[in-house]
Amino acid sequence: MDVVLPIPIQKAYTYAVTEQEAAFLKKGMRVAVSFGSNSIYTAIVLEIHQNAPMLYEAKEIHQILDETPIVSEFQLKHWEWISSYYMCSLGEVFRAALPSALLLESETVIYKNQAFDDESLLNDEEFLIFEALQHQSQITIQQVSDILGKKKVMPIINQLIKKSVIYIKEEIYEQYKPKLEKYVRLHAKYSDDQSLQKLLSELSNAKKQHLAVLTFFQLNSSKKAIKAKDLEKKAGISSAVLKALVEKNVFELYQLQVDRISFDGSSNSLKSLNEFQEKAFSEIKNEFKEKEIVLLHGITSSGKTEVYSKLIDEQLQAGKQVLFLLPEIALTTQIITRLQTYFGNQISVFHSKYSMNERVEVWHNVLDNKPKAQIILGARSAIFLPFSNLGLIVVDEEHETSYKQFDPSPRYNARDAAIVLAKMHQAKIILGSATPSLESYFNAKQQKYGFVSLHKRFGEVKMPKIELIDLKEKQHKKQLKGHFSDTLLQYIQNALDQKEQVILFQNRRGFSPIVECTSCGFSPQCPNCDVSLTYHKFKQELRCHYCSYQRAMPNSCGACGSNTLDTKGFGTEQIELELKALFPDYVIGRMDLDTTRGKFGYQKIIGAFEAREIDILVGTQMLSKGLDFDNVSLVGILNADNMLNFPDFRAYERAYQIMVQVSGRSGRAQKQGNVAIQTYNPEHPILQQVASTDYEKMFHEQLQERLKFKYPPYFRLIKITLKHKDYTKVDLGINWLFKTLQGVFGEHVLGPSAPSVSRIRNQHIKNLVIKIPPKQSLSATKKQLQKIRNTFEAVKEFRSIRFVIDVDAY
DNA sequence: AGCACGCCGACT
DNA sequence: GTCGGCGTGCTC
Repeated sequence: MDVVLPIPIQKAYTYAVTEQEAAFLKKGMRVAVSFGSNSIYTAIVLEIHQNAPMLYEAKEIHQILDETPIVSEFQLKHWEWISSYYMCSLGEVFRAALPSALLLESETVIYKNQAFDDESLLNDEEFLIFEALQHQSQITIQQVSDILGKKKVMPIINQLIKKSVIYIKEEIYEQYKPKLEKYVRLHAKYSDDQSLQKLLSELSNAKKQHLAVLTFFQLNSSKKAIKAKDLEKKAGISSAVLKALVEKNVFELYQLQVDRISFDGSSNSLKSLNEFQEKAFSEIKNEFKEKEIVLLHGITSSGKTEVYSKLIDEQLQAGKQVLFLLPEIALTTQIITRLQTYFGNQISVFHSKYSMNERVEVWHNVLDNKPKAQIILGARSAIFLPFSNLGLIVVDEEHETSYKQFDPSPRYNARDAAIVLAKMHQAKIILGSATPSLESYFNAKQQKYGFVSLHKRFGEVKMPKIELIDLKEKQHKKQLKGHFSDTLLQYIQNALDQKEQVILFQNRRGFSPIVECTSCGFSPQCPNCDVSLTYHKFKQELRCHYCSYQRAMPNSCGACGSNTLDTKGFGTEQIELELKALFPDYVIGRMDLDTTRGKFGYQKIIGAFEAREIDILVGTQMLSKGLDFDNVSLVGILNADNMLNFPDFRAYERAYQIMVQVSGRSGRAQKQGNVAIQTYNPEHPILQQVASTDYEKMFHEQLQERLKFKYPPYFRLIKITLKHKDYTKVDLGINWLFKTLQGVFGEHVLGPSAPSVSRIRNQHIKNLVIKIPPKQSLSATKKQLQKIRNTFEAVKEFRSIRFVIDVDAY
């Protein structure tokens, strides 16, 4: 039998099974297998066959973990596509796809051999372990390491096994635990009225117990099972009272498995669509007749969700499953509630903030096609759920970069992987955004995708008025207070006077990104990364945003000793502080990575803002994602320029998207909102396009640039990154790689270049980019690249260099 | 990836 | 002298 293991090895491994096992096993089931000297992994069955390997003897499997497959054929095919498209092993996809609780882990546990008693055979260290086992029946390798105070313990353990002092076993932990809840029922002997009467009179002296029984009957009238907790609460008794009754055999306790995920609220019928939505809806349906993919360009608050809902409803009627993808951050907010009011408990939510156990439950519910898992609302990893019957995928905010996974491989784009998934299920897929990615819009223009636009805001809401404020001029005329122009301050004051709320956007956290000595120009750097440390005033410390290194803010310059340290640049923290001085009578909130840490940090701030406990909210990008507030009349962008100065070919596109998205937070209900953008370059084409919300113009101009400089959507990109702690090694490696790639791809290899932060966590980084022209075969290119990679890794000086391939890098 | 094995420098 | 560093090879 062949299996895939959750490790970055390309190969499948063959294990031996008995005939009965072979008859029972099916593709997609989990098995536990031992791999290497002493570890046990969860593997997925790929193929059952009779071709015993010639070169080695296949090990037997350890255990079969499932009764029926938990991974479908659809999924295995999808995994294979991801593995080959994003150039990673199937094992890496497997690891990313399965909730970690379904991947069991093993631990080596040491037991004492009872027959052994001749202590004189042991040396000091061996005796220490022997002694430890006198007190505990079992210990782990880690504990041995602690007892002996050193790391290398396997030789000693092996020695002990040889002397028959101990034996070891691999303990496997199935991590998923069903949630059980205690329920109460009356003992069978009280099933008739007579014995009941007797019981009640017997209990008349025990007031609380008497009350408990009476309350039980009250609850029992609804014929539903009664939770022990509910009974205690309703009767106002302690668990001791209940326990006494159980001991008297009046009550019995039993346990039932309950779902962690449940929604109990009433569901409402769908809102009827307005004429524009109705039109969009019928256009989408029309496009779906010929095309699998439709791009919905709908401006903020045009009511895309209602259109989606109607499409979803149709699929539900047809008995199909629906996957609704959202960028991670939007998930904590209003959209879940909104969809839940329509579809109630047919929705399951799936994302990384969910606990391991909750994720396993969603997995099983989808696998079993349960009624409560007809619609899955999830972040990018939701594409890995075991759908069997998908009818529609919605990718909301399709332009969001967070759909692209970067750090652990597989470096997949969930939007693109969803398109492939939809194709496999012959499902339809709709991509929605107010600011589509150039790629998707381009595909729509090329007729590859269907296209529908929704350009009327819901109700009578007008588009916000967007104004550019020239900071150069303001500076000149001395009309700046800190980072605020007089115009922006005036707007803020006006909004506050009207009891309206304000959002201020500053795309940088901390207080100030650079601390510099005005005498010698020295600025403190991170010891592990190639960046200046950011000053965080609140904690009086310097912090690195790449490796989280932190230290106290020094009083004097580390180079020349003078105490002329000054701060340059500004972040959210500094804005918050300035605001507090400018508007002392109002409540200022701040939302960035630093304030939203912790499980509910984000929701707390959003909640407070929604409840109007905060008047002015300062924040980073986070603010632009999927939030609706109904009392915000002003959005201020403090410095538009730092978004435009990014050395990235997508910088302008992204700046446009962020600014338009943030602007969309302004002006809900009846009133037109205002947006004020402060900049030193009011003439900049992107800012002009933001001011007039002219997506088409932005699209065409950017497209020209992309064509000219050979970038997506015309050319595909594969980015290669090398990392190593030794700079010369990376440098040598990248130069070799560059020359070799150039030999094959010629001018279409870019680099080598160091990223703007060229060292992170003591690892030096170098990049290369391969541009793939439209007519060049993608798969052939990847094959060639893979070959070169293999050659590279065969060179022993390069062996230790981390080699990262990022297909369609963002 | 993890882990064992084997070869080198820095310490009780 | 040993301990732990890291490079290398392998896992059915």
